[in-house]
Amino acid sequence: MSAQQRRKTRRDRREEALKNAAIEVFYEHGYHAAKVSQIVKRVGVAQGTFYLYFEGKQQLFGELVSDFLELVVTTVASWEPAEIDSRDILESELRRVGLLLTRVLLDNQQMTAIFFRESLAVAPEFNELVRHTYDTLLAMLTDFNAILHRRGLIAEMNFRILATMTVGMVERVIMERIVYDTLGEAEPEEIVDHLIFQYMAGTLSLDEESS
Amino acid sequence: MSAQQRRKTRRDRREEALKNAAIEVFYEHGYHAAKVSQIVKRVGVAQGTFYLYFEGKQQLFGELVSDFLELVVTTVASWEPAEIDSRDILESELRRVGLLLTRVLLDNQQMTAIFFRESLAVAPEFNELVRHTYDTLLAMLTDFNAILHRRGLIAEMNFRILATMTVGMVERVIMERIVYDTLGEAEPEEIVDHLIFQYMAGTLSLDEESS
Amino acid sequence: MSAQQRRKTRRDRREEALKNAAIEVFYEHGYHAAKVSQIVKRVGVAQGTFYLYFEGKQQLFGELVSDFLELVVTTVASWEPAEIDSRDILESELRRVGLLLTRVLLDNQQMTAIFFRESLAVAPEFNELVRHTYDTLLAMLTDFNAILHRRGLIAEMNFRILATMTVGMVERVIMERIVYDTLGEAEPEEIVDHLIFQYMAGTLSLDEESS
Amino acid sequence: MSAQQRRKTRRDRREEALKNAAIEVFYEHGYHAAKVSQIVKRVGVAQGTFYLYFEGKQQLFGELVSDFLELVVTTVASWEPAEIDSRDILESELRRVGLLLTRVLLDNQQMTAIFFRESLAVAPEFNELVRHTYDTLLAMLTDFNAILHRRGLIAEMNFRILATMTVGMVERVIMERIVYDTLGEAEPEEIVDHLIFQYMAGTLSLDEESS
DNA sequence: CATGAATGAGATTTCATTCAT
DNA sequence: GATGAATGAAATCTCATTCAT
Repeated sequence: MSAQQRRKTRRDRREEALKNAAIEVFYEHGYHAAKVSQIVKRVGVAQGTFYLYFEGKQQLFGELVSDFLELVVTTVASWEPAEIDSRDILESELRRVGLLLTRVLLDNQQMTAIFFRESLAVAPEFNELVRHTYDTLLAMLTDFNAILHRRGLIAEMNFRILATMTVGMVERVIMERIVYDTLGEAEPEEIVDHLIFQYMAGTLSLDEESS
Repeated sequence: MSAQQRRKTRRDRREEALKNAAIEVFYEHGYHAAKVSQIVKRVGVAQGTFYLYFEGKQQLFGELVSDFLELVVTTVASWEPAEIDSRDILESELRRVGLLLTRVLLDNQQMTAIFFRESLAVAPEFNELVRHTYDTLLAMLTDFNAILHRRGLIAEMNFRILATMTVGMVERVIMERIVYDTLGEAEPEEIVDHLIFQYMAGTLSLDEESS
Repeated sequence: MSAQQRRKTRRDRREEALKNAAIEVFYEHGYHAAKVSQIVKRVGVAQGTFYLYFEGKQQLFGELVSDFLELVVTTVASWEPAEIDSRDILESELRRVGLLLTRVLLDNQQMTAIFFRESLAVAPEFNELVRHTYDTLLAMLTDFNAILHRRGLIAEMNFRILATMTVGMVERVIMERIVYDTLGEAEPEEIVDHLIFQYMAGTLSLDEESS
Repeated sequence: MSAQQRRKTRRDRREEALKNAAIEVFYEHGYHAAKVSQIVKRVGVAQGTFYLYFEGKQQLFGELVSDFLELVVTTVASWEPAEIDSRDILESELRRVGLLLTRVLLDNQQMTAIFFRESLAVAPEFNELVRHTYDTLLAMLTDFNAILHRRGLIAEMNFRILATMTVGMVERVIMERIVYDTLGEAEPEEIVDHLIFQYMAGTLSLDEESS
């Protein structure tokens, strides 16, 4: 029986229930206005039970953010750069990862909102966690861009700035689409298309362009 | 005597001092950990005095965010679209506004950081203020893109998504450069160049391209 | 099979183990900071098991104090006043009991410390237990002094005050020697000698003195 | 206007009122059962006011114990050893200090009770404070005894043990008389007489005796 | 007998805000 | 206008004890 197949223990299920309730409460009221009493009431357990599973409200928040970041990083890191040897393949790989990420975030809409609204405002230690993840992500993308350049797929430029811009585009589009629903009419496919087009056009080398 | 020339009254000066102290304290500790007592101590006035100038800690925060947003919107809105009738002029106008915005934000580094970290996490009413500003800004940029398209300067696409992506690129680049200093080596000019290049390339119409 | 010879049952052994663990934990952390969880962890049994042996933390504490007091009273009460008909015999009997008590307390150093530090601070009902024992002890010593006086061995005085002073001397000397180790260099024998000398001198009748 | 004459400020008076109320509540319920809410209710101030004057319940307790110890040490240290050059003067000086201490403790009966019952059971840091005071007191008395011996007033012996025994006698007599009222009928004078007689007899040198 | 997850009462403490001076 | 002592609401968290398994 593999770890993934193993039936969840009672403990696991209760912890998960508390986390899900916490996400709802944090989403509805914001971290600071959220009360532990609201969380436990939703699950139907006593106040003290909460502290059997988490050290406190803040530690739970950290765990949620950490889970979320891991999910995002895992998703983004799922591409396969080895195979990419043409701009067409690059584009289709970007589309695959983009749609995957979109689906994951849509499945975790409330947590996505919590992350963008509050992850930097709860406690300094979580800022570091978030910063660390951004650093990792940006470094990964920077490297990726450099590799693509060496393969002659994208133009010469400051790859770190390119990575930063890319992350920014994606983030804001996600926020507007998933968190605030101000792009309500747009299908994920259309959004991903625009992101990819922007990225592809912005990285077109003149050589390629002239060909 | 014009409003600008009018000597600041003692009241004005004290309010400004309190706001500046508040920015420092919010920057250093975050909104929730910041204490009114810390703010007044820096200015050297009594606790009660604070409430002669502001309705409370939250209202002051709202005022700071509001001031900041006004500053940003004013800066971004300072372009002159009337004159833009070629991609060259578009580019130079974008460069002008980009550098202006960069300077403004560098001059208000702490407030920029506070805004990105906390503006959505303090209270629901401020979320609305921020949302409203984003909506205004995005609508403005969307319109701008539509105008440019009508003038044949940029390609056909979903201009709202384009505006959203643009805002995202700018935001994240600002955060990394100004708030977190992870692009420390890059000059503002280089950053603005990359932003403009990305935007220009991503909006190139095929017609234009072939011309 | 006598009670003493009877092999200890598993139940007896476990109860004893819990008591010993409790003494350690109370000694190290003090009654209020001591947690039942720490006690059961040392013995390696579950939290609930504790309540099969004791009614609760406080009752256990009471039992420990009670055991301790019984031990002390039994020891002190082991003299044989019937035989004492000269100050020499009195002195040697005091020496015997003094050394016996010293040995007993040295064997129960932690419990002695717990008793002096905390027995009056846990709950009113234990104060009564402790008071009762002091009353019994003081009454016993008062009677003893009265008997000795009637036998012409000690001078006329307030025998209750004499008993009280004697108990005080012994207590403080025990605390400093056994609990706080501030008389570290002094051998039990030397200490007992000083106590006896003080008592004997303080009870010398003038008649005896002149003889 | 000297410091002692200076009228108490409002702040001083309120702090004192809180301390007095705290002594009553600690006396009646014991430290752990005492609630801050009970203390403030007696003084008629809000819960928060308490924390303007003390860091918390524990720190207040420490301050009370500290005040008490200072009072006792100051009283005991008020003798004048310089003048003592005969056993008669020694005796009268001991009587003076003994009666003074008795009066001081009778004036602070509740605090005396709190001290003996609880000072070692609240927190480790207070144990150290108490120990330190005992060490100081015992060292002082040990020196005192050594001086008296050098002046030929008391016999050769272990002066530290003598000091320890003396402290013990006094303590237990105080407890029984002032805290528990088990010597109720005895006048302070009678008690002090017995203490002094015990001390004087126990320190009689043989030379003196024979003279 | 043994287990250990769950309970839940309630005290401490903080700090924005008020208001009498 | 300025002061700063006083207010007081309310949330977190602990841990002895219980009881279903």
